[in-house]
Amino acid sequence: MDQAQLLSRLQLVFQEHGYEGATLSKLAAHSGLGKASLYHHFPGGKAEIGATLLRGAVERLEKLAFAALRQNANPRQRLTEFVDGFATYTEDGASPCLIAAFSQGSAWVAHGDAVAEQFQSWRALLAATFQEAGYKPRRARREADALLGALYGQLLLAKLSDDPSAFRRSIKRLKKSLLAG
Amino acid sequence: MDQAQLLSRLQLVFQEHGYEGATLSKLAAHSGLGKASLYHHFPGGKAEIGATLLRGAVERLEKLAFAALRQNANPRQRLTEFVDGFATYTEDGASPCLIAAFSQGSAWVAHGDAVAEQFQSWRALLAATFQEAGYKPRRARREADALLGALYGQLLLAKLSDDPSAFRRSIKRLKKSLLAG
DNA sequence: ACACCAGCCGAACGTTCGGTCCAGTTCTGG
DNA sequence: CCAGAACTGGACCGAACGTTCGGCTGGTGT
Repeated sequence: MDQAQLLSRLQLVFQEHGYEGATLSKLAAHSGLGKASLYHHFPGGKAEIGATLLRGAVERLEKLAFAALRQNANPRQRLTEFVDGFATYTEDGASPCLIAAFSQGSAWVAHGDAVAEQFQSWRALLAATFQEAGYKPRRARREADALLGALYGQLLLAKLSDDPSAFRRSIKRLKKSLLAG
Repeated sequence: MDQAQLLSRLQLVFQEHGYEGATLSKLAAHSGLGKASLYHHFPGGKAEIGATLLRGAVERLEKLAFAALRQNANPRQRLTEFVDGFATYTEDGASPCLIAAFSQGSAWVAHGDAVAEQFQSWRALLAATFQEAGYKPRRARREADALLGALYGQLLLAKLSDDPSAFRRSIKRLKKSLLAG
């Protein structure tokens, strides 16, 4: 099995059970490897697996969603591409965000600072794009917060109300209101 | 120590560490009781503690926020009171929602169905209020999803970006846009 | 042909888990 | 004041935790 497939199987366990709930036994069983074999790939153990997956999730979210904001298409188009990228990242709301899943307990203690810094940087990038779309700085920042919050809120709500279609609907609505301005 | 204070101390542990991360040792240490004493108050052990806290959180959210929607003031005012109630429930964004914290692992397996049902009911109530405020049924449902999602999204985002003031700002903005319609 | 090594595993390690037991101490109604 | 209920701390349990170790494979370089 190649590294990418292994990581993706491990990620499923962390997404479903959270960091503390993702035990080595579950990780081993779900990846098809023995516990000791996991230590061959990740000598640092569970902590290293978690850190690797978190890094991967941040990179994927950056590449799939936020990278669209750095293009030089017109701002409104970049924003809708960003929303689409976020939907892709979450597999249309079916796959919870690993970064959010790590916002509790020891995972947050270990990575919270770095994650917060990353989100501040993303927040600034999103606000800058809104500014290019014609909003004044204050208003642009508010719109950026509102959009990012809406995405994460709908993702969580789709899970809490067990209604995956709600996420897709919200994505459609968000894109429409972005284009309308 | 009275039951209410005990529950509130126990809740802090679950909010910070999630269900799987809230070990009996931590619960005992943080409540000042021995494990045996916890079993006196909750013969069902950790599962009963979690279930009790979850029930309490749902009741609190119902009473503090959604109850406002059942009053007979004018709809827009009820909606802003609902938003204020949600802010109170989360202590201005400082206290994560226990219901959301239980959305992973075994806690979700045990309570997910009931929680999803509760959220569907809340969602309907919120949509009905938007309808009273003059929106057509489809639009009212969309506004309801958008509002609830925005609240949960901003709550999560405040944590992910380590910026509690962001939640307060978003609450202000949400209320203003609700009154404007 | 042989040495080597990445990959994998079974079996165990010490620790901590959720949970139990029991000998007390504190509270409370009669 | 006392009996009994309510409650507590601390030792303790089997199971599961994360981790380690020695050894077994099959392929690669020489």
